[in-house]
Amino acid sequence: MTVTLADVAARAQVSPATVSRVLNGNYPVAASTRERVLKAVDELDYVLNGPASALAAATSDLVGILVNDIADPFFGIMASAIQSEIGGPGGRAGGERLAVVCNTGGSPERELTYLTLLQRQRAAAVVLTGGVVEDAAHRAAMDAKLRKLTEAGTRVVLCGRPPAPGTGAVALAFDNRGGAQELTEHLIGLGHRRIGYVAGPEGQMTTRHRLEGHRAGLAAHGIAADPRWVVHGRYDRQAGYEAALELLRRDASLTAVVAANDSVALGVCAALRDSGLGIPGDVSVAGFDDLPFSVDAVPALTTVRLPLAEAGARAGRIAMGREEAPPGGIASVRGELMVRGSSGVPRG
Amino acid sequence: MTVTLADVAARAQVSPATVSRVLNGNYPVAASTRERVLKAVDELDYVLNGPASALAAATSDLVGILVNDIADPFFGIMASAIQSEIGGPGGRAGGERLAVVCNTGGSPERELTYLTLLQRQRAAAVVLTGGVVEDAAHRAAMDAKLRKLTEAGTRVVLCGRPPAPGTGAVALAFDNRGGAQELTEHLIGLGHRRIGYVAGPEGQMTTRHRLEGHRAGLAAHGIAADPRWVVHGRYDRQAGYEAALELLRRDASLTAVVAANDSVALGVCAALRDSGLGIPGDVSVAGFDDLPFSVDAVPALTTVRLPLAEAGARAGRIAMGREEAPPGGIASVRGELMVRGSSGVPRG
DNA sequence: CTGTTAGCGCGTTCAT
DNA sequence: ATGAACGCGCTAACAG
Repeated sequence: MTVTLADVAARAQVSPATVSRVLNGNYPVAASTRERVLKAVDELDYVLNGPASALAAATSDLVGILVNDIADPFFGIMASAIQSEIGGPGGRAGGERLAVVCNTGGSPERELTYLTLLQRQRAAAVVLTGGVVEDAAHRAAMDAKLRKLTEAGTRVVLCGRPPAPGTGAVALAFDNRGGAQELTEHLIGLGHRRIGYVAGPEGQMTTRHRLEGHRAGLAAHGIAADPRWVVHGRYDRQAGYEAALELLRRDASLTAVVAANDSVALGVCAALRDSGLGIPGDVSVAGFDDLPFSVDAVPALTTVRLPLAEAGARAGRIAMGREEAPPGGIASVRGELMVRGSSGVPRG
Repeated sequence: MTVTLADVAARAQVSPATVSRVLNGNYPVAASTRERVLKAVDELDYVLNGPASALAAATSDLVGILVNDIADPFFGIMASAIQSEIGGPGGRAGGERLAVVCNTGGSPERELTYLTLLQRQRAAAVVLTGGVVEDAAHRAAMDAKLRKLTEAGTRVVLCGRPPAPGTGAVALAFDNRGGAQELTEHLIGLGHRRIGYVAGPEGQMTTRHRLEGHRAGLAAHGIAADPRWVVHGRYDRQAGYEAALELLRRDASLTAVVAANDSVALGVCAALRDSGLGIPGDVSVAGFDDLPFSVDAVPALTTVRLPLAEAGARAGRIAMGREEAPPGGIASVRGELMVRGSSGVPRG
């Protein structure tokens, strides 16, 4: 039915072994026979059987990329960058590697499931992005799985994700805390003293780090953190909208609102507008991440730019073994404060 | 080294075949032995070897999803929906299917490469999204590849992509032409007569269909299409910005600008604002797709909503054989006109 | 319901 | 530089 390596061998008048060698290009083969084989491959329209190849070689050309939400540009940009370093020549048989993006939906269970699936496929490497849930059981399970993967020879890279010590995984972690602190200090520098904060979901490390950075910023300037000024919600626009209304209800004297990320910030802006408040005239707003749409918001959003594409590309290269891992297997990736129109001096 | 099915069989005191049956759950197995096997699997921490399984069964649990640009929410939303129907129980061994998203970057060559890779892996199904290049050679090559895939038993679904007759692929095509016409007629209904159009890249079918719809709208109301009113560019914000400036330069009397998609429309809005023009006071603007950010633009964007998530989910189900293909293997998916703040009556 | 027997298609020793 | 033979780990008949 389907044409196999043996068919090609027969057509090229060589042994199957020789065809294999030509295809993998690892062994010396006479130029003349190589051409004959390639010609036969072409004529027969032969395509290598991946599973058989992977079975015999005990490894595959698959590289997994795990993301929380593929519909979110935050992850899309990273995935795209990772993948751009993984695709292209360099795979085993026939050249290309297959970068596969897996959408976990932020569920720890699905994350584990995907890792198992990748493990099954004998993936060459796995890059995990996104935050991590602060649940001891899940972390332990994840770490065990990661360790098993690295032990089996799969390269594991954490991109924009906290390190997993003892697993053999390389980590490129975002400095969420530092970025958040810098952002809050920027607002304080403008004169703000009553600053609301729309945090992400509780129980996530990213949420906690950004909030901690915010509080550190306040503390550094001797501002007492009023618990009423913090609201938790999802990392999306809708949550930001609702949270902003709630903040206003709790304390209408706030002069600035910091959001956990840019999408949330957009929701905050919408809520403020709908409440008849000007930005930044009445209330300043700031986000985090600097996604492409943030510069297009009206007014443009003050935020912390995370080098998503750069970090992704680096993670991809490390996963491919084309770049050395950072010392200790851990690197911190800093964000950059982007001051734009949505932040200004406080009213009054 | 690694634990195999045989190890599990030995531990559970059954034959390898029985273990396989338990894992695949396709054959009747006594409850008691099933439990014994499951226990052994757990104790040994066994993970199925995907390649070996795929080799023996001549098919794998891989499902490929091809997208033009994973960083673009347009594709992210579709991919997410497709994947949500593919993941979950229902795969062969052990339950889950592995949905893999492949980023083609809009390059026909990469598209073909990925299809070959997927073919190698004996993918169970492939869903292709995005537009198609109007190049005869590439289309022929694509069609040949698609035919080979379907002939090999891989289910192929085109989601938001024109049909590929004779390939056996099921197509869910967006009605770009109809949506574009409706949008333009909406503007005409408001009183606009001088309407600029920022088209996508030439040589793409999506670009052509949307432009044709726009022209059909003009024609339906007896408006002569001035060639100066159309500018081509990429499907991104930057291109929209530049194109809007160019349109204004060519004819400052335009009262409305229709963009090829929402990202382009955002660029158009930015250019108009930077030129001191009000929206819709001076110039009305409209987009296409209705991506999540469009409702957040200021003013909110009038556009044509494409049911990305719905179409993706349906494509996913068809790919899984959980929903019947439409009659003739082709369905047209209509968009819905969303009238919002960016379109109004013409000035003067 | 379960065990036995053959391959699936390829990579990789060993020879030559 | 090339060929022959074996086995990777699993599934799918076929028995019983």
